[in-house]
Formats: sequence, C-alpha cells, structure tokens
Amino acid sequence: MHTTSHTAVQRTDVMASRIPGGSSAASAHVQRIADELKLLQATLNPARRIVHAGDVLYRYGERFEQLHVLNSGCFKLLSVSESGDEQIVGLKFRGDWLGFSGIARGSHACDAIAMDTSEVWTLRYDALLQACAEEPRLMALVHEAMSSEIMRDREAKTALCTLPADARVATFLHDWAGSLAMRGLRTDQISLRLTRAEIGNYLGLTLETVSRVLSRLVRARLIAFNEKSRRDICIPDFQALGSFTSRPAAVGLH
Amino acid sequence: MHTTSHTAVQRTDVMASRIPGGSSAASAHVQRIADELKLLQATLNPARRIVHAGDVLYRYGERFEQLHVLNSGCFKLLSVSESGDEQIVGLKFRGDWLGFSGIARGSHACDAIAMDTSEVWTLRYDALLQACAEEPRLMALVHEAMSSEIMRDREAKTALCTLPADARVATFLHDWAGSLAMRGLRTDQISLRLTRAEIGNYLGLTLETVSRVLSRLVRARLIAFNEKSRRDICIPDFQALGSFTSRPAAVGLH
DNA sequence: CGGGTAGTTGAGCGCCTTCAATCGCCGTGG
DNA sequence: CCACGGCGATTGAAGGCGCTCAACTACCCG
Repeated sequence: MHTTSHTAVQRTDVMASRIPGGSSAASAHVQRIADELKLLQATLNPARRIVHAGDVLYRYGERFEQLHVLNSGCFKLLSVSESGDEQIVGLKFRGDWLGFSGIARGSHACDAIAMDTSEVWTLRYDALLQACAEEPRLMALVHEAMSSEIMRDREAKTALCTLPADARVATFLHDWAGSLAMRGLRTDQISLRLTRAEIGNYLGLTLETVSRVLSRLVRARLIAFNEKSRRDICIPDFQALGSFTSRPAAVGLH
Repeated sequence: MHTTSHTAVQRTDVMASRIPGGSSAASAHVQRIADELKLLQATLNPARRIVHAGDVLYRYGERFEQLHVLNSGCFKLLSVSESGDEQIVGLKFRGDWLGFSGIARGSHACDAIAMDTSEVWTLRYDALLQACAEEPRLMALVHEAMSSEIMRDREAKTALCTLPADARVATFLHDWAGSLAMRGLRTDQISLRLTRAEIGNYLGLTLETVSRVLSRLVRARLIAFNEKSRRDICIPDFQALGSFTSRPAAVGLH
C-alpha cells in the first residue's frame, strides 16, 4: 500500500451545475462534507495517504486501532464467511468513514478494499476519543456518521426484503449516482467499479440476473451503456430511474 | 430437556466460540450489560418507565431528542415507506439502545414499538453528549453500542443475500434464542412475539413460506411447537439449529 | 353463536437461478 | 503477426424455489 504524496488535490469540484434533484441540496451536502473534513483536520491532523484500486485498508480480524475517512475515491467492504464466500456489505465514497464496525469487538469485522485511487485520512481511535471529549462538534460529527451508516444499512435491508430484481438494480444505480451527486460529481455518466458478479453479490442476485436487468433497463431507455466499457453507464434521466424504483412494472419486456 | 436453573445449557463448552448459551461467554455478557446499565445510571440517572406491548416509544419523523436503553422486554423497529407498507428493520432486547438512527437527521427514522412489557430507560441526547465528554467510558459504551448495531445489520443483510428460506428462518430462530442466551435467559423455550406475517416481513419472505418452513423444521425435529401456542417454540438442540444455518440441505423433506 | 384474526396447507404459476453456449477484450507467447 | 487462453459479459433454455391464490382450521372475544 503506497503512502506517496499527501497533497493529492482531488479535482472534484466540477460541480453542482449538473446535479439532479436540486443542486442546492447537493451543494449544501458538498459544503457539509468539506466542513467536516476541515474540522477533522483542525482537531486531529490525520495522516493522509493515497491508495490504489485493490489496496487493502484493513482486513477482517485485524486489531482495531484506527478509523479512516475517505477524502476521495471509493471503497468496498467485504465480509468473508468461515466457509470462504464473500459478501459485499457496504460501499463507501468521499466523506464516508471506514472502520466503525470494528469498535465493538476491538477487531475489524470486514475487509476494506479500494475500488479506485483514493485519498484516505487515518486517525487513531484513542486520539479521536480524546479529541471528542474536548470538541463537542467533533463528537456530534462522529455520531452522525455512525447514525447515517445505520440508516443506510436499514434502507439496504428494506430494498432486499421488498424489491424485485429489476427495482433492486435500478435502485442500486440510482443510489450510486445519488451518492456521487451529493458529493458534487457528475451523475449523467457513472463508472461502476464492480463486476456484474459483485453487483449481484451486493444485491442478492446472480450475475446473469444483473446482466439481464441492465439490458432491460437499456431497452427501456432508462440507462445506456458507454460504447467503450459496459461498466460505464449513462443515466439520461436521473429522476426517471428513481421513479422506476417504486414502480417495478411498466417496462417494455422482451 | 428442561433445566430449572438459569444456566440453561449444559454439555456444550464447544459452543462458547460462537453465540452460545455457553455459560461462560453468556454470563460474561450478562455481567457486561449490567455494568453498562450501572454506569448509565451513575452518570445520567435516566428516567425509567414501563411500557406495554403495542406502546410506541417514538415515531418516524418525530424530532429526535432522546435515546433509550432497554432494561427488559423487547421492541421492534418499524420503517414505513411513503407508499404505506411497513418493514421491520430491527429487533431489540435488554441492553440494546433505541434511537441511534435518528441522530443523523435530527428526526427519528422509524417507529419503535414494544412487543412485550418492557422497562425503558430514557436519556436526553444533549445530556448524553455532555456526560460523554466528561466520562470516557460512557463515550466508549455508546460507540460500542452503535458499532454493534452496524455489525448486526450487516449480518442481517448477508443472511438476506445468501440464505434460502429454510436457512433464513432457522437463523432467525437461532439468533433470537442466542439473543436471549446472551442475556441469561432460557433458550430451550422461546416465545416469539411476532406473527408469521411479521417474521416474513423481517426476513423478506411471505407468511405462508414462514409457516411452511416452521412445519418443516418441526418435522426435522429441529424445533417443536408448544401445545398451548404456536408462537412458543421449543429448541431441543440449539447447536443443531445453528448448524442448519450453513447447511440448508439435509432436511427430510416431504 | 358469529365474526375476526392467526395459522396451516395445497395447487399453480412466475421470477430468478442454474447450466450452457457464445462473444469481445486483452495480455502472453509461439 | 496471429493463436491461444482467461476473464467479463450477454443471452438462451430449463428447472426450482418461493409467491399468489385459495380453502380450511383453530382460537379469541363480542
């Protein structure tokens, strides 16, 4: 795992002009993440480093001592069962925290693997606790991050429990694009950094089903493939894709 | 099969590795919950009260101001979608916290409904924050509780993604019994406080499937119904039920 | 007794999986 | 240069698991 330059200015702020669902809410969120990072930097001066796709930030079972915050890039969280099969249990983007699940047992509960070149800020947990005691805003920030994670996990569970395959995949794409939008990135053109098998794993489907659903969404004009790579997906109408979530019907089949 | 003492499990030291009624780990956990409650009481003197089955502790959308800790009883967390259908997103027992998901937005993300007569300890969130700043152990306790919730949500997601109906229901029963065991309660005789429809809702199955799976588990001698109520379930061999989780095969069908 | 709720069980269907074939891409090595 | 193999993705065909629809029972409470 590289620890090269810590300056890594990420060129994110292309920005809010392109954001679906109202740029004001999105840019507010962008600002909020920036403020949070600034607060972190001021109170804890976290170690920064760049990691690359495939790099492992921590592994299941490793002693928990640090938390991480993503300044850019994206990560997947991988839970490996004793029988050896893997389950993707989370996806993380700029502003998200990594490692919360390790606090309870004192050892990490999953693997954290970069899906793209990313800048990670790392802070010692004991230092964080101490800083939280002195800076109430910092404590509130940490609690909000954990609370958000709990909320999103529940939404994911609900999707798994209630949505058929088509809506599940559509929701997945919509959420991914929404995650980027809230961070000020473009959403008309998203680059999934997962194979069909990984998407299926994350959604409780087989890779074939994912592939078929994507083809169906293309036929329904809700998405389009980039001609270069079939992992790059165009979303002409962000809202339409979202509304498909609730109405799994009304797709021209066949 | 009955053991009158509260150390419900006898010949299973092996189980101590996982989620045992294995007495040592279980009683350690009981002790830990007791210590946590004691610390809470010492630092915050929370308001206690008794609620009854069906009582609502908080509702979706209500302003978030308090957190709650269960001293006894059990709760369900209910998420209601805009279209009106409900999803059970969590089950809570003694020692569990309620309300974490409301922190992020400042309003509660679900309904919390008692499934049984329960004793609830309530504390103001702002008071908790303040107390956390002064008492590091309290802050650690809160973080551990949130971390545990994240972990358990992920396990639930994994179950939804990977297990077929039979294993899902078996895991549900096993986990429920395990939750009781970790709290020092008997596990050979558990009383589900959910209808078949609610179990199905929680597990992403229909009530008919739940009913059929339970009948199958009875035929396989992994569980037995109490003759009084079909919601009360005997678990003759806790371990066997657990091992069924991983091997969904090998049940005498028909 | 009648009505309502909870639960069980059967029959048939449909969505998703399983199995399999094919295509395109890319890096390697003859 | 092209052949080859591997990986990712797509698509078809067939089968099965779980859902839908429905009937029936048990139990509680008026």
